[in-house]
Amino acid sequence: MATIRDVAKYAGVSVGTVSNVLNHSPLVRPDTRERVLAAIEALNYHPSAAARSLNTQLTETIGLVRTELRLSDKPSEPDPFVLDLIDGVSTAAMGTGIGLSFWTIPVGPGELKLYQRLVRGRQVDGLILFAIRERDPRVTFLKEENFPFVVFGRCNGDADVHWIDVDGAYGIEQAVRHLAELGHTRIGYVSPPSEQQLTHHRWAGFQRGMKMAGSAIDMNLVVEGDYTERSGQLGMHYLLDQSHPPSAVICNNDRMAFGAMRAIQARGLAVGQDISVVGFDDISLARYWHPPLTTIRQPTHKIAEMLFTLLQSIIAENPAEELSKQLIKPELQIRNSTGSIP
Amino acid sequence: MATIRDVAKYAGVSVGTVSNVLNHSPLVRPDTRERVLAAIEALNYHPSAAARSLNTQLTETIGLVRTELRLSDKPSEPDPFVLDLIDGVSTAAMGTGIGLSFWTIPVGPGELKLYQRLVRGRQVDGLILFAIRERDPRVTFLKEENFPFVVFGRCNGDADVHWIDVDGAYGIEQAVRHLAELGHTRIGYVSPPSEQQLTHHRWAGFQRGMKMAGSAIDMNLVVEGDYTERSGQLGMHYLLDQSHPPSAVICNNDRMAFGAMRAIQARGLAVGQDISVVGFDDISLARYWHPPLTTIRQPTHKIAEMLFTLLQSIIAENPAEELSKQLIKPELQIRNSTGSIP
DNA sequence: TAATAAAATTGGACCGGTTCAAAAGGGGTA
DNA sequence: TACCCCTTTTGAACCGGTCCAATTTTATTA
Repeated sequence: MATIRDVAKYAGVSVGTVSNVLNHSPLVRPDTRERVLAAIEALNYHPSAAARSLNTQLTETIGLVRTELRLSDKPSEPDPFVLDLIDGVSTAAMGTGIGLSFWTIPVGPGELKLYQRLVRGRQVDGLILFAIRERDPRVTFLKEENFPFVVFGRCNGDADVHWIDVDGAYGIEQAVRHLAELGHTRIGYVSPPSEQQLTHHRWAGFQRGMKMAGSAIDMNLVVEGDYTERSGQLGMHYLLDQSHPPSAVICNNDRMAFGAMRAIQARGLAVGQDISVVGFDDISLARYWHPPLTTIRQPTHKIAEMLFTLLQSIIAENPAEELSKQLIKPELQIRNSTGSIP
Repeated sequence: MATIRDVAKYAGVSVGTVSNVLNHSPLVRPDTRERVLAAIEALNYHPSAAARSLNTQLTETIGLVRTELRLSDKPSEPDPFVLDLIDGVSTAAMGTGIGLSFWTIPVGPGELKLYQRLVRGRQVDGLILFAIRERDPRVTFLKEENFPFVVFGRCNGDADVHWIDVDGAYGIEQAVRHLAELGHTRIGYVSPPSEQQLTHHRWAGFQRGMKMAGSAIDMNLVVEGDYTERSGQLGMHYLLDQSHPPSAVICNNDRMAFGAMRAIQARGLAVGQDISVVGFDDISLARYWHPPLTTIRQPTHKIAEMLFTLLQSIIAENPAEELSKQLIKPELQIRNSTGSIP
């Protein structure tokens, strides 16, 4: 495999000059540059990423961390929303030459070990974190290390943490308003896991929405899910078993909404007629569901691109403040899983 | 940031000894090892990935390449099946310390440039390729370079290419048999893009199945799709517009099957009663569809794990031949989108 | 106790780039 | 022609590890 010294010899120049050509330094005389480029071509030379990052301290790679809850011993089903985000970041990175490292890291004691390795071993130039928890130890750690990172989800306590979030409270509020306009007053709520940071915002939105609609929250109609279809299904069955079941339910992601719809249909009830269902995320299959799901849409691609761009700017030590701490307004997509009260 | 020399000084040993401790060499006396480990702990030292890979020529990272067809100027929708595979590989890699680099590379002239950078720049130790095309230039290139890689999809021409594939012909054949048993003789077929390598195998399976069922193939009932819902929808409309429309249709992935179902339902026909639909992949949402989709299941997690393990063995220059060139039998999942002929 | 073998440790060369102070080259002017 | 200044080019030090031949320490044997 050709090295920079081979190229230098072949072109009859010094390694310094070849390096300058590689880094587009304006110091090189045009004809010299041509000669070097010809040598690079002739030897099919490509610089070693490792050697380069050894001096620059940059890897040209950013890391995405997907957490694995590991509720059971078998791996959990992948969440399409997270995968879509990853897809979006990958698309944003395409053509920039920036690589994407993708890690699945189980939550739990000792999880920081892995982040340490990534950070102190300089395996990536920066990190994007999803599924932020309340007082997330990863945020504390990365801040301490002064390592470039961005978070999808709010970190209000920390003024110097860069994050981008969707205004979940607003989204839920819109959903409640929509249901209230259809005449619903008994509205069920399938919450995200309580340790998630977004759970509180969403709940505040629910409270606000219900207050504005003039409806009372019945705590018997509130269950906590874990983002899986199964938990949505179980949660819905629980709600339907109440003495005064709800006429509508808001699920905090689409997968749980799908599960809820199954539960409803399993009892011979019609979704959108007997019981209305609202989801959250608008994953690509939501609109193809039967009936198509009314859901609060998160603009995945936009978010992914913003996260990527923001992180890039932080790595370049010139944070794009206009992107940081942005609350993106989600949009309610009204489809057929919601209807007026029978 | 502490370096290996700092650790050596702190522990009162030489760098060589520290390196030996890091690499679990048995040469180090236990008490020396303890001293070094204590120093590592005290200084919170983590070895630099770049420096290490500069000598070992290994990055401890493997690359996954997802191709982007770029039919339009806006990015195409991510395919859940591919994302599930990526998820599976990531899960397989979890805990091994191996990183995953994820690249989206557009198909087209000049695509090899990017692979060259990955390979000759030693950005990854090996590659996993999906969506193999007939005479795929990437395979040729990687073989020439003698670079470790595995392919999801057959590469029969090349004895020394390691691949793992699903027996698509068998799968399609099972689907045809299932439909034939339900009394269907006019079976439509929505093909994968023709340049894909798997297209031929699947078609052979269709021919074989139809022959065994004693039915003739009507080429008016065959359309080519591009894996998107939309192409399934358009294809189905086309089939239904024929003078003798089919009573059943096999779609070569679930997304196209979903599209086909929409087209059928849009015409007021009932899927599974008026027209039967079979998909391919069994992505996680297929069984939640309405009606639940009969589909040929690819065991994503198993495939992903095999690909990962096989690639690891190739990188270690000790190929797990028993994993290579394996044809995995897919399994028909019979649900409600297929039924006997009316 | 000396000689010898085995175990543990050392330290410098090396991986392949970047960086920058110093040297060389080129052109203009007196 | 000599001198000066600006543009290019050079090459050695450095990034932070691994590797291994040489050396030192420890254990074994005569």
